[in-house]
Amino acid sequence: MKAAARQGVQAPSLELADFLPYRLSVLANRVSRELSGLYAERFGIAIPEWRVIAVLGQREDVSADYVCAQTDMDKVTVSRAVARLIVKRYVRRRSLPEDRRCSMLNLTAAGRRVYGDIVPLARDYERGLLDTLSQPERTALEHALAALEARLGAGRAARLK
Amino acid sequence: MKAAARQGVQAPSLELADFLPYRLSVLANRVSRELSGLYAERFGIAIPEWRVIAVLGQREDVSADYVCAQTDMDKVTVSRAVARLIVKRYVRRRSLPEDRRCSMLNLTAAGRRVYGDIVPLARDYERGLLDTLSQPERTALEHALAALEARLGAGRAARLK
DNA sequence: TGTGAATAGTTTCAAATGAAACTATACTCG
DNA sequence: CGAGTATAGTTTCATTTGAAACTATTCACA
Repeated sequence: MKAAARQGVQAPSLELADFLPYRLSVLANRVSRELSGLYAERFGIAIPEWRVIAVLGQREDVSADYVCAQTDMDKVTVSRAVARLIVKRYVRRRSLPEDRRCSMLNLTAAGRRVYGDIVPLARDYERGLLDTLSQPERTALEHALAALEARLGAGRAARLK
Repeated sequence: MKAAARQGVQAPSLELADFLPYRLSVLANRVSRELSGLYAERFGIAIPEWRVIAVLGQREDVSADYVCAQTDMDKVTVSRAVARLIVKRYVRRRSLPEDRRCSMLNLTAAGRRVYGDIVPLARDYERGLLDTLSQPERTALEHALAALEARLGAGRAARLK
């Protein structure tokens, strides 16, 4: 407030190309599109579906809710992605006898195969991105992302253990 | 390739929370949502509309096409955002006599007022984000973003001058 | 125990999206 | 010139999205 007053009213102006929220958005969208291009048609899997698979590939017997927390997708999106994956026989659902509101989700053998196929593609793609950065740049990016995630309540800290 | 072979086949596994494309996506979505929360209801402006206003605030007499290039939105999105802004009387369109396919877009006085109101909010929000970073971290983030933008053909370089 | 709040997940519905087709205009060069 | 191509922008249509309402179940505690 004081600082703003001291330096006077500045002409309101904003260079979009330098504006962090905007840059993040453009970058993230391009990355997502490029990445999904690697698996979407080949495996008939959309982004939310891939995310569900990614979670189920890491851990067995998880709830839809856990998937939400891990992926930052809302529960409607997850519900629908899971439904599609069940139709495609990549995911199986068992409902939990001791709490019949929850279900336990798991990859089927076919789902696990898809996971196994996509993971290397995803890793390679990520490596390609990171290869454009020097090692100190990578570390710096890592720090900056972590700080922003913390500030936003995103990232691992905010999610269930 | 050789490196991969040398280190052998690794168990396919991917920690989503460490995966750059995913982190970028979550971060960018949160940032966009937070930011739009600052102006959306207050000014009745959605994200694409704000982006159009941001471009028109920087430069006068631009085409819809220029807005596309600047914002990385597709032309359908821009066309619709412009149409809504015209209804709201924030933007005026003149079609260019020497090329009647193009039109020149400009903010109205009301539009300029909205721009003037939102820019400080946006700046403050960005400052709040950047304040979570040390100065070297900021610089590093800047470099890393620029490198990734270059790699993806995003960013200023890829856009019209 | 029963009643109200919480939780897991689904459905509904209206709005946003984007690919593809379309309209209108301008350019190219045989 | 005039046929074909390119460009600016809009419309159509099928899909995706997410907020809000809903269903079903469990929990809290009077």
